Amino acid sequence: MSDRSQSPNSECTNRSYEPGRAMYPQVLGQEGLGGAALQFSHGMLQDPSILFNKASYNGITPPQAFFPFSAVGGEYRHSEVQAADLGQPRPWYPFAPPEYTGQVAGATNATQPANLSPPIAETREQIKMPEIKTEKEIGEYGTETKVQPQFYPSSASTVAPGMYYSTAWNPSFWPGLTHIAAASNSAPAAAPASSSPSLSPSPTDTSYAGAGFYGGGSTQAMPTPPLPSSNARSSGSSSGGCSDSEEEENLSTEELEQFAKELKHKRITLGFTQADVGLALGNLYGKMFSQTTICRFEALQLSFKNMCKLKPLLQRWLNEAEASDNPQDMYKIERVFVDTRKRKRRTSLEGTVRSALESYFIKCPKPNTQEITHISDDLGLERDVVRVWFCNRRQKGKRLALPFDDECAEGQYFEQSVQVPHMGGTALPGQGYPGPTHPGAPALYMPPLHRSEVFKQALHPGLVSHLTS
DNA sequence: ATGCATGAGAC
DNA sequence: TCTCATGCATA
Repeated sequence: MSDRSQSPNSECTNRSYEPGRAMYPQVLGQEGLGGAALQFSHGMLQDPSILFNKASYNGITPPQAFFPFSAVGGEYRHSEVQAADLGQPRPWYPFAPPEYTGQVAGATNATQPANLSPPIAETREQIKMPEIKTEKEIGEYGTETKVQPQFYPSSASTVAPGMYYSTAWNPSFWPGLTHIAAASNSAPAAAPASSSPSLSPSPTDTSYAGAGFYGGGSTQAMPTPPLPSSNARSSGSSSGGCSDSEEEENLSTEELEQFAKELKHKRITLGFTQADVGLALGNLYGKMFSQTTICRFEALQLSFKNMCKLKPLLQRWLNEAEASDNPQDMYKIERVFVDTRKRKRRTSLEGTVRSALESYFIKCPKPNTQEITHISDDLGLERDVVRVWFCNRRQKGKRLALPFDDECAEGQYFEQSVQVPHMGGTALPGQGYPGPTHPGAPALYMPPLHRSEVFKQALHPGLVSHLTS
């Protein structure tokens, strides 16, 4: 292990990762932290206490040095098998996922288009079959060719079937949203099915029709008239964030923040779940979103740009929901496509492995191919799993490494050290956070009020209790 | 609510 | 190959 434990170090270090700055302070997210990462960080940080409150980590037992990766690898495999076995029992939903059936009060359960069942079931079956450990599945996964939804019109390419938006949600779409929406309530024009907020439940046809709807140049069919107050014009702040969206939606962070709260509050008041909202959006405006996205929106965990992009839609939905006599109707639409794409079964990384990854991440947030290979070897993980893990970790890092308010202690820290290491100037491109610009300005929108909390979360579950009352 | 995964687009 | 937006699956 000793020899192994060094490899990670050298690799990235050699690549000029300055320990002090070459790391993501916010790194130790809730996920990892077996403590190993911490331990590790000690070695890397000039003064770990700067990063986290030592006190906060009191409860964490520092493991010994680095990880016995090889061993970990062994464990990993083992646990994976177990995990797979355990996960196995989980029944596949012949139809729609639970969240779409269970969470919706009475509406959703309505039916699953019979005609869809076959394909879906089939797929599910296929996916389920390999109830073996992940690794094996991965193998299969890799081998098998992706299953294209059989029921998608071959023209699927141009058609954005339900969840399967082949066409990217064009950001530039926003500016034009209003005009596109012109169709308004007749909205899903393409889809006879979803006509307006008060759609008819007729699940079956609706659903399928809906499918067609989504499929069709849905985007074009976007209904809806501009919102009244909708575009809360940004009061001030910088904004400008919505790059492509234009000044049209010159939202300020405050506005977004407020809207997110409002949305959540009203949504709950109206009796909608996040999933409902996501479905309703698809139903009303042709662009469906998952519970995850709605959740992240409310939690302000999306990039500013993304927030700006979604806000108008949500705003409109909210307006309509409030105005509707029967708001419930708005989500009386099922998710037609359960997405038949074959998806690699989610890998469940063991705590130790995560910690190890965290450690590696601290040292080198952006490992190159070689390094990834090395890490994967060490941890006994598939290369791609490692790669993806880093991608996600970086993404998450951005989410957390946001500019904090001046008075925020953590913020100070960030300002000092969040500079993304060797990423240099390219570090955090893009999305631009409208607010005060910091080096490494986070890509994700994170209003003052929430940032600290998120930050806490990011530290470690255990820390929260310390930081939060 | 969030970890891991996918896919499009950018570099 | 990475980022980013997004979602499935799961804790």
